Amino acid sequence: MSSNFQWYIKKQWGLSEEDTLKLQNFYEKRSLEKGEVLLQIEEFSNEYYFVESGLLKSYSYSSNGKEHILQFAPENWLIGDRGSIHLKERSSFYVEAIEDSLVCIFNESFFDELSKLCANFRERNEALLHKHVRHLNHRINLLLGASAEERYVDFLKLYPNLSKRVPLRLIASYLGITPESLSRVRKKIAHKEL
Amino acid sequence: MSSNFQWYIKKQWGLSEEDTLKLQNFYEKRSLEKGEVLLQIEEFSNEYYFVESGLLKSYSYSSNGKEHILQFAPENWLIGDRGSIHLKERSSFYVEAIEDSLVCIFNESFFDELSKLCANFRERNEALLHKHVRHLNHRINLLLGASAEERYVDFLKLYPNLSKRVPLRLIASYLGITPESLSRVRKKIAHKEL
DNA sequence: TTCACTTCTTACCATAGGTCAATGCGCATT
DNA sequence: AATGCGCATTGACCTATGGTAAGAAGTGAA
Repeated sequence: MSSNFQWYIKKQWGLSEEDTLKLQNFYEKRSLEKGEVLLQIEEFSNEYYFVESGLLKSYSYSSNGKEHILQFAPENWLIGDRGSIHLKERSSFYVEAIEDSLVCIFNESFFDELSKLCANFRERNEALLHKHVRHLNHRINLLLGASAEERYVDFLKLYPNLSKRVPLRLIASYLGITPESLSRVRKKIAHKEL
Repeated sequence: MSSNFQWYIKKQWGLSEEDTLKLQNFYEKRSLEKGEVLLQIEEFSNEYYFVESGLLKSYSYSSNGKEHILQFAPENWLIGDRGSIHLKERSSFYVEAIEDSLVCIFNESFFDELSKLCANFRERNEALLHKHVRHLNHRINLLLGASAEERYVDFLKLYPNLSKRVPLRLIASYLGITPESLSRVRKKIAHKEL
């Protein structure tokens, strides 16, 4: 019974089948109902979440009370507030299940163990962080200059399966526009494609 | 003759006076004229720039040809494309001097040396990255929901000395609005403060 | 089936910010 | 002093997106 998580560990960290199994004691699985909150903002967290199945979101609120989605995490995505986990700071966002989900939960001890098994752990880990920074810069660039439509198209590329799966208002909150606007954008795109 | 850079090394990395001096062979100083480009986009770079004096910007262009400023780097700031330096990828932005500047240039060998001298180098380095990620998330949140005025106020907090020093159009490009809009925002704020 | 609930769409108007053009203000060069 | 240039301001107008409200369509429960 090979889980997505085991497949991910092998692929992402280049571990052998054997080493992968050694890590089994360092994480636990948990099933979530839609709407369940895994991480509260301002909370001290030390947990990463790997999504086996289902869908999570990370989000926070701006001063005017609107929810802003930072990230979606469908199957095989990893989510968690690295700052909170490693710097012992308060979390800067919420993590919540959008669908009934199954997640693998682990903390620093998992990484400690992983770093023993993975020769170039440090490089790979840093590479992941750098990649994330690049992605954030890309998103900033879009928010600085691209229209709602362009941002939506970019969203479709990043999350190819999510457009029908996620309620429209959540996508709108990821894009920084209102649900009504997104509805209009979709209509416009649909016309173009005919 | 203690430079800003030496002060930064001591403070940021907790080195002794002696160790700080050992690093002197691992970076070089360079003076720049306003408008000089230190890093081209799509270029393979392996250099970090510490700003001794003057002011740099990092920026890129969106599909419609508009310049978007990712970051300003005044005195005592560090700038460079970590992704390009450590992952051997092409740079995702430009770095250019806005004023005549003096920078300290160094590459991975500096970090190698530093990691020998600084006991908890890895933790400190990761902490910096995490802090940067937090900052980017914060900026994304603002771009998702805050008005031009709110974003400008946030800019003033982040870069307290820059509002008079930087041409207005560059600030506008950092905020993702037109120079005309920023001019109006400023006017509005000025009225409020009377 | 009916009711309640949520999500999406549509229509109408409001507003923030963009675009364009004219003007004006330094500031450098001659 | 005079010219020219880049930049900032201002005003008139335009457009994308927001706000509000109503209705349509899906979904689940009783």
